[in-house]
Amino acid sequence: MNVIFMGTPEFAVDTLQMLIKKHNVLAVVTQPDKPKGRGKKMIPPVVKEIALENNIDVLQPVSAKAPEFAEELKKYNADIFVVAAYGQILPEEVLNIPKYGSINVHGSLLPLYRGAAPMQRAVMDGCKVTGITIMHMAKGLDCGDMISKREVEITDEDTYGTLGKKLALCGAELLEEALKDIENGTAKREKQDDSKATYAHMINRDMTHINWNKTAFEISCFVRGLNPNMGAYTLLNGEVLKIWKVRVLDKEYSGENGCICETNKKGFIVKCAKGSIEVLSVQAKGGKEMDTGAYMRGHAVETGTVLQ
RNA sequence: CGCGGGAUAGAGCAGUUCGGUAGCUCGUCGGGCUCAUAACCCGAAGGUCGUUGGUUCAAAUCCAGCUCCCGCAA
Repeated sequence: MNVIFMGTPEFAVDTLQMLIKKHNVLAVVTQPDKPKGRGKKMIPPVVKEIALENNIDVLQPVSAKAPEFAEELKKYNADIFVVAAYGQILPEEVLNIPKYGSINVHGSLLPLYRGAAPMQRAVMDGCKVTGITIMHMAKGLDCGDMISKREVEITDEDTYGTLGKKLALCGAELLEEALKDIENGTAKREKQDDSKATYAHMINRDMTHINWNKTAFEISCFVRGLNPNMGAYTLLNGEVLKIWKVRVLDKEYSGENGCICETNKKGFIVKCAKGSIEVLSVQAKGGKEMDTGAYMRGHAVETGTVLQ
């Protein structure tokens, strides 16, 4: 089919590559280059790089609501629009341009986790399973009719990073099948049960502060859901310390939650509401991520200190 | 020119204020002790102090440029 692809981050890459291989990608729509990181270097989205490598037109509208953008898209005469983590709300007028409409690859089992951060939230909430949903796009946040779904397991080792990779691959596969079905006219169309919808709101910095009054398992999920993006943090002697990797221990200690109860060569152990957490990998201000043992060689970590 | 932190042995850090013999905690290697050990004891190797230039009798330290890394903010 002749498709226009819309997507921006890493999650969209596998889907785009599948489309390039199996279909005719007329154009790629992605977010504008943005000044990212320090300085003010303009960093293009990953998806743009791939499009350029394959000599595909790239469109980067500042606002997808601009009438000119819709006009531009019409010129391509695409059969379908495929959207995967594009990052902008598309107006209905745009969604309805192609004859098959627009479909979305979403990183959750809808109607659960509608919204911006479904994969992070699924890990942070300790879900055992999540998945991919391919859906028709309609007005409203991720509430269109569903074409297909596939479950993906979340293990206790999964991070946002590892889960995101699994889901991206799964999304590409599922989309491939969905496109076939659409072409053959055999695609299903199932309404979402809006009463069961939950929302995965965007994550900002303030929400990444670890609450040691939660259980060890909950904290582990929290840390994994924020790895490798952003990272969870705590305060050690008033300084920000990012925590990248932890292990849940059943061992119970007495004292305040957040208290460093034990130190050894590999790391230190923190008391939680239920069980305790061994901190395995940290990042101090100004530094890189390192294993906790290395960190402790150069910094004093005293037993009895309370993390906040 | 968004704000700030940083680069010193294989790792993590101190030393820079006020220039004067390169340090700490680990790791590695050798030896010892031990039923045994990631424990303990003794010893050794390992650094042109990110890079270029300047000031000086003398620079990790003071001055200027450059490169790379990181946090915040977007």
